[in-house]
Amino acid sequence: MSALTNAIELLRCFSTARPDLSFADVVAITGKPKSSTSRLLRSLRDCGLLEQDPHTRRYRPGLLTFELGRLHRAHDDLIGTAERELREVCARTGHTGYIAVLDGHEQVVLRIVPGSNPLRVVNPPGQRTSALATSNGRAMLARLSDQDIRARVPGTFPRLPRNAPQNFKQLMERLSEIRRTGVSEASDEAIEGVGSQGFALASGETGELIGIAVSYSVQATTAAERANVRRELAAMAGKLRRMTGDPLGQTGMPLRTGAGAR
Amino acid sequence: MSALTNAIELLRCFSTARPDLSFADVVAITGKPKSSTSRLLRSLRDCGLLEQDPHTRRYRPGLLTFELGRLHRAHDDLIGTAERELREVCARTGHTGYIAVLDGHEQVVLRIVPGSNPLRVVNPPGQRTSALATSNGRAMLARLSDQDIRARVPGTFPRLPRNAPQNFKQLMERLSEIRRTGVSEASDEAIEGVGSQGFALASGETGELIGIAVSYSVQATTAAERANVRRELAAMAGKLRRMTGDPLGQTGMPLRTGAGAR
DNA sequence: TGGAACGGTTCCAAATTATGGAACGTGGTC
DNA sequence: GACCACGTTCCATAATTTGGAACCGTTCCA
Repeated sequence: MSALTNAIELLRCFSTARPDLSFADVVAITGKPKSSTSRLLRSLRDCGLLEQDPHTRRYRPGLLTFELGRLHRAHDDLIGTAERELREVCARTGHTGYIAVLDGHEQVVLRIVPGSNPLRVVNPPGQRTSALATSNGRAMLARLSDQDIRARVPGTFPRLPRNAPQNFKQLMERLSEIRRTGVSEASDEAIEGVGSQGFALASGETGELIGIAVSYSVQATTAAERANVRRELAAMAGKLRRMTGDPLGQTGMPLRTGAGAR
Repeated sequence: MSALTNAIELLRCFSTARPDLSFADVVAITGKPKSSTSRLLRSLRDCGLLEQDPHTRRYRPGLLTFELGRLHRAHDDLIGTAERELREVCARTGHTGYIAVLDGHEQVVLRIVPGSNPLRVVNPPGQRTSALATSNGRAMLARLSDQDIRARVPGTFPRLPRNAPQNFKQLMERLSEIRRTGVSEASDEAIEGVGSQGFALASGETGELIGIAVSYSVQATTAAERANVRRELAAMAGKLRRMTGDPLGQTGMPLRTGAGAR
């Protein structure tokens, strides 16, 4: 295990749930020896990847991560293009839009487009959640090979909220339905009372995969409104697939556009 | 030189000017042996600190930097408080506001508050510039000890635009004027045609230091308007210093508030 | 006041890891 | 077909990391 690997393991202890950690926290989380952790934390601080509060002595991500984070895919056309389209849909429907990428069996929110409807934003950019319990997460997974999916999901299936798949078999059923219908939906899963619909978009050039979703309050939304969202998403998916050269846009596999689905 | 040091040196090659780099670029910039660079780039990619475009094979900051960057000072009260005040001033004056921190002799933009006046935003968050040529950069430096400043400025004084200090002596003159008057101003320095006024704010608890500036077009602004900005900044500085326990707010060193300065 | 637990750092020999020059692909291009 | 730019792999040497144990300073509690 290289020094870099250890450093990364340490950096990965930080999350939105725990944006700052003490030395003891890190030792407890990683289980590494105190001496190694002490040295490594200092190195990371000295090089700018971490900062240390001079008063509490707690560590947090440093200036360098901020700078680099601002650079991340700043130039990326796929995400920018998708975001523009998503903004229009969100403006029309009033709902909240998300763009995320896959990382293993999890996803990370890249962009959020707040809707005009009052729905508390609980997933700011940078938020990491299970991709198994979201509409756009599953939409992304549905575009991978079964063996790739198998490799991404941990041996012991993660514990997920009630309406989400509870085991690998249920997951695969949801994914094959997405593959069949082109529609991915989640309701009352990752977040209580929130539903969403999403799809995955792949760049024809780079193969890069992103997930786009529109989310809304389940109880404040009628079936007709949800059907409207489905139409909006189908139109957006079609347009974006043409624009980005998504292979799925060319193999003639359309999103179901009628209101008949359910 | 530790493995981590090398990794950081490599990460620091990326900037807003060069958000993605090829293997050869990195070798050219760092001057390191090809073999070491090749291995290190792959390690950084494998651990998520870098991404590699599958088509062009160029490297760019990875998902992990994005996640960590979102965490950076997410909880920070000093910056949040300052930003709220700055928003009000920018709303009143129509000018563009900046919050930055010092890193060596450079500064990094943390927040930007776009004004209503049309002035192209050239310094997005994450932008790194010389702190010697900006109003808030010099305001921060002015609060450090002379020996600390000496240690931060490189041996060979950096080449700066015409109106900026051209050598260490000129810099110290500008800084002592800031210390004396409490006013920091820049005009036609880092950016052609742009002027700014700024001040530094230190947290009484943590000692953390940030620089706050308001910038405007030099030719589109009258002397009266600039005097108004000075008043606004003085009021904001006073209020923030009281709120954050800035030592400078207690030692009775006020910002000049009258319109008489110049 | 003693002392035990907590939080964190330093030390040092052993072992793993990085290093970089050279050789080796792999396309493109003249 | 030779040449060049770009990039990777190899391998003995050199350097760094590693982690148990000792250590230092606070805090908490009896």
